[in-house]
Amino acid sequence: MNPFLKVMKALSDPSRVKIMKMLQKRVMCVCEIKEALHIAQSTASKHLKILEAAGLITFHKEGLWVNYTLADGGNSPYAASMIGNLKHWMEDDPGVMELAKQLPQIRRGNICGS
Amino acid sequence: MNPFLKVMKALSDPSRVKIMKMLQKRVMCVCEIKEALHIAQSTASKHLKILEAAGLITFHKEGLWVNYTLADGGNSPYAASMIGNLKHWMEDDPGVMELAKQLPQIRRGNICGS
DNA sequence: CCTCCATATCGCCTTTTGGGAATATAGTGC
DNA sequence: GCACTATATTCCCAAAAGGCGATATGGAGG
Repeated sequence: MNPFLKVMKALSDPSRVKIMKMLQKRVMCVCEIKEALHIAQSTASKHLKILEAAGLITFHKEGLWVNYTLADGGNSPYAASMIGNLKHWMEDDPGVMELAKQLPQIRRGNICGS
Repeated sequence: MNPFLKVMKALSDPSRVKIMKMLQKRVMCVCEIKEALHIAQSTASKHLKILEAAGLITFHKEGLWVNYTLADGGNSPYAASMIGNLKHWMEDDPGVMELAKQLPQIRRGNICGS
């Protein structure tokens, strides 16, 4: 698919936008994201794959965990631009604000067996 | 729906992106768009409505014709930003390039009864 | 090698989306 | 009012997308 369309499609789902907004604040693993969004683990994994395919996020494996972070956008100018814009966009969205508030309580140690 | 999501969804369809790229070049009516994209008139009308609801385009009635143009983005910062970005994005897309080439031949006088 | 755990993938279901034909609407001219 | 025309809306279908449970994968530790 067209790189631009990939980025647009990736960002046209509320859960995925929320993931982007959370990753602006900090690195997260799959189980933390699933917990924050109240979605199944398979669903979270699927969303992350779509964002990654669009060049919006990257991951780094750390033992069993997979840490997801915002991408630097080096591979896609479209992704780079949107990553930058999203930094200041959607800050006043109720869902995003609520998530930002809960984010500190969500830690992998409390969710996965660790 | 969220204004940001509305813009992203509007731009995550190839036909709608092509419409945006054509409107960068000139004003177009529904029948010209339908002709350029080889889609049904109802389909063209539907796409235009989605772009308009996202704040990406506006229209101005001129008798029976409805002239669609790019919006100025004054009503949505998300739309404004994407309208600006799209000016230089997708210029190298094969489908978009092909359309740009055919655009001069597509005129309402040749399509509708006029 | 076996178990355990975090994540990825698969299969299935439901909802949404894009497409077209047919019909409704609205402006124009007689 | 009537005929004609450009566009909008409605209805229906096929494909795509999002969601979940179940299963597969792969690294860690015994």
